[in-house]
Amino acid sequence: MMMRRGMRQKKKSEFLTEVELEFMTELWALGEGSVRDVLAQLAPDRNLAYTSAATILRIMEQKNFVVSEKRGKVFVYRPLLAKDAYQSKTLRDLSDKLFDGTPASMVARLVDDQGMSEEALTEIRALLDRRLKDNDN
Amino acid sequence: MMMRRGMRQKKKSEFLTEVELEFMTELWALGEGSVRDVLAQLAPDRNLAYTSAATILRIMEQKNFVVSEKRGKVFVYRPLLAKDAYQSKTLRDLSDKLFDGTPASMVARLVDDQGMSEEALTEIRALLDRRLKDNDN
DNA sequence: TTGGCGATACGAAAGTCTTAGTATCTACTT
DNA sequence: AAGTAGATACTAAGACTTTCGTATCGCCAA
Repeated sequence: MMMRRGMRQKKKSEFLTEVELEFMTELWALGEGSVRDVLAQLAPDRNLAYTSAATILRIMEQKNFVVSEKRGKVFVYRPLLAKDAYQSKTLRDLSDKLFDGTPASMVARLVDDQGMSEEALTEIRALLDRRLKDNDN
Repeated sequence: MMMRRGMRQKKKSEFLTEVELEFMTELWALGEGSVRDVLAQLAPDRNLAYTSAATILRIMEQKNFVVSEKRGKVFVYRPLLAKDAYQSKTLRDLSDKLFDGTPASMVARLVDDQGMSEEALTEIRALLDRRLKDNDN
């Protein structure tokens, strides 16, 4: 990449890669799990070697996305990154990069073509009302 | 990547990379533009070589994200991918991968997230109201 | 006609990601 | 104590991304 001038700092990769998100999703669902636990949770046609899964989790630990703890004879991995927090971060990023930094336009696009049920829409409006009321206090 | 069994098909990369999105954003804003046009549109501290920008646009054309047309002595690039469509596609993908396929939870997270202005919230509620009214008809 | 300039094409270097093979380690069984 | 099975560490190959340098092409002016 050359990086001759500027020398951007270490890139602190804040976002999960494709496979990392796949694994983290299982960990979020499980709460915690060993390599085998996570592997067993993946789609049956995923066909990923055990060593590949182990490598992925090890790398995720290096990146501080998870921690491991030796329990019995295996390592058990636990998310350090909360799903809520990651969802928020991702939405903020997407809003900035693709929706001109205005989250409202994101919601507009969502409610326009995502086929949301009337119940969902109503529920969300209730959320908004509650939120707006809180802000008044 | 090895790809020994299965030989997955060509991967038809449907999503823009980081830099491609950066460029596409400028093209969406401009409507169309030459390499120099796009380059001029980038942040002043971006410091990207002209040849780099040209390469990026050429690759984007290979991927069918843009088309070029020789106008005078330069190529003018035009988006093939509409911003609206890409926004929708991206939201659908994100919903599937990080929000359990329920777009409503996405909006919920957005609304819960601190740092949304009251104006934005109000605007979103207006959007929902309009949408709910339409559904009634 | 030729020199030079701007534009495009090509290719390479360095980084990251995904995947898996091989080596090592540990502990239990015999 | 040695062997084996399962788990983890290490290494590497191949793809893709980002960036830029060099080569080439076309054209206009001197």
